[in-house]
Amino acid sequence: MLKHSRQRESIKKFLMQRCDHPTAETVYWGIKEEFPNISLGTVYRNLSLLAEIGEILKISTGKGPDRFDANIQPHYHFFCNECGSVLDLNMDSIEHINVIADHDFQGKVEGSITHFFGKCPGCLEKEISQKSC
Amino acid sequence: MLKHSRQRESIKKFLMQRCDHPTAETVYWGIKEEFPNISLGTVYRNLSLLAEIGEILKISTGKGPDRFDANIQPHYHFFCNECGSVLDLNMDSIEHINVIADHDFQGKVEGSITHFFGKCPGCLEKEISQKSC
DNA sequence: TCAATAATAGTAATTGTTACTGTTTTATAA
DNA sequence: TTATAAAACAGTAACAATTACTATTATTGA
Repeated sequence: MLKHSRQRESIKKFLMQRCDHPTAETVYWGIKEEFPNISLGTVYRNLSLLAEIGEILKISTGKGPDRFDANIQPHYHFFCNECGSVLDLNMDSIEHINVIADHDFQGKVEGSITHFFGKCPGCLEKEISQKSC
Repeated sequence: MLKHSRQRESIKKFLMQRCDHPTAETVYWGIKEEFPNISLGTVYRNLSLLAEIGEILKISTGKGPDRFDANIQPHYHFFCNECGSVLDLNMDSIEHINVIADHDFQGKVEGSITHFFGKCPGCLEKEISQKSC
């Protein structure tokens, strides 16, 4: 049975007011203002729990720590190769790729995760302004 | 300057004769027969190096250790939710999703990685035979 | 065959995360 | 309200995967 906790509430609230998909560590330091004694373990536990019950998303990056997102509306994520930032990428669903993948597959394809990468708007801008000099 | 090494050659050869996308640890134990004194660090270093120069693929799973694949032909990967196995999934390229993603994006989408998941052929088979009892 | 240097084995350190433990909060109910 | 059971906590230790360090060995090109 899930009991309310002020720490968990604060973690969720912190995450909701950010759009940069912070890591557990970042959440930890952000929460520390309100809960100076909060433990990193508590942050990890609650982020995992919130992800498990579907209130937030856990984004595995494959390189470096996991990131978290309070926006559970269907959307995609973009990873900048230059600066490492993680951005939301809103686009129409590409779930049809699951059907394509399932077509000749002996098992059952139930879902997929797609991560996009390249240059983020900021890094692209920087590149262009450098070239023009 | 890259020098030849018998250990690296053996690692590559081991990987080429497997289709289950082994982890560094698995490669380590496989190589140990030929090189009883090989170090796990050597395996990691060479797998990373081979991936860097494009001779093999490193597959980040998001959960558990990375896996490696000597098949560098374009193909996709399927992760079984039941048994955790990683299988090749051959299908037509879905690179068009990068164009879709790029369309309304301020930066530049240069690529994407898609992982499929669900039930592998073996686990699907097991499930069906259990239901019929 | 000899030097330069890349790669090695063995080990220590690092990173990101989870598990453990005794204490504190929270929810329920007397 | 108290009492109590369970959930969550802070603090810390342990863990898994990977990388870094160091003295020695292997490879290469002159």
